[in-house]
Amino acid sequence: MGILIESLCSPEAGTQVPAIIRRFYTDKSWVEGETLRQLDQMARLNGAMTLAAFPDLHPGKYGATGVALLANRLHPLLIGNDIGCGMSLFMLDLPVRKLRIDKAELRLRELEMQEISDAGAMLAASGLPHDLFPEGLGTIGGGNHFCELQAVDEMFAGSSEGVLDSQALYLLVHSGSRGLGASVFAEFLVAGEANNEGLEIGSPAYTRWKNKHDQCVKWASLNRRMIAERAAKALHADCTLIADVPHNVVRVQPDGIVHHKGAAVANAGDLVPVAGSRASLSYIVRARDEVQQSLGAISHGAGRKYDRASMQGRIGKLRSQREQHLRNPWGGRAICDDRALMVEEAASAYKDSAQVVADLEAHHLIDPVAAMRPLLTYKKAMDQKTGGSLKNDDKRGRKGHYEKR
DNA sequence: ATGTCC
Repeated sequence: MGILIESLCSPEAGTQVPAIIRRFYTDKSWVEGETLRQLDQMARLNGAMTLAAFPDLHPGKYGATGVALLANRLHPLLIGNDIGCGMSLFMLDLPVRKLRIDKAELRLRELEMQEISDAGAMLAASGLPHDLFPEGLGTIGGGNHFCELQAVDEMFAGSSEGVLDSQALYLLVHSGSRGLGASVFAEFLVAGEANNEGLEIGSPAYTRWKNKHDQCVKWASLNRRMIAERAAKALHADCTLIADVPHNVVRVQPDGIVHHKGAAVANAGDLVPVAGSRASLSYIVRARDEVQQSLGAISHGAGRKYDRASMQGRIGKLRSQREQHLRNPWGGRAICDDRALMVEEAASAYKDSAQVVADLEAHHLIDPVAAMRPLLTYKKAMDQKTGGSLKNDDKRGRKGHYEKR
């Protein structure tokens, strides 16, 4: 099977037996030493029982990312600030052959300026308070977040015919709960309720965090839909949801709490997007029954190879060199007016998404359904004159709106 | 990751 199960029990680790680590990657996926050290530390967290590590594994601020952890305590620190972050895939009622890339690029630039009809009603329809950070809806954010226009590059044999239309355009949206999740995390950090101890299941702090988490998950899912609707509107099209998969959440299970730390939630039979980078293919995969071995999780993307800071030295300083990073091998382009962000998010900062998918397949967790090529990747648009962000979000009276919830 | 630290 190739699944290496390693049970560590060092005498200095205290009374608790470290969690069993199940590794779902091969030696073809590069994992650096610092990440393995973090993984080992996570296995020694309070109440940690089982850990699943995936091929996109890379270091994070509060432990390795690309991991699912089953524990009998709740660890808000592992989920961090972007509670509910995930990937959603939408199909557009627009065929690839009708795409005019120049026109589409100009239109997609206006993505975050598109009107949102009634944010309050959308929130209420999602079972959320109508005034829960409505002005943040439809915003992508920074870091690895994006909204990407894609086309089917390849459909894999025997894979679920009729699920995807090979002639259609798609939107893959990667975003989360923005300032909402950040405010929840900050609140628990300040109160000393997010630390290495973790929270006891059923305790008051556990219940408070879990309720806010559930709101963030709903809000983030709605946000991805609003981003897709803004993009569709900019492109004069309509969109239909195909898959909505969070990778920064907890799931309460009979045997404990599964923490998805940058690991996509994958129930058997689910379609799951595995994102590439600006210049590599993304994949749509179908989770197999065997995902129960990996705690109902798989990779959510390629995963970083180089950290953000070190990327600044790896990309050429010339304008022509920089502009190469806004192009991809399929004639696609990236919209990213923020130079530092463009460098940090260059394709070369990421692992090979094809290898990530190959590793997941080698461990029988998934069947590949389709490879998707990137045509337009919206990251950030700025006003050419003022250098300001091109956002249509109302910032009036923003303070305290969602902080006390 | 962060209506991004003033």
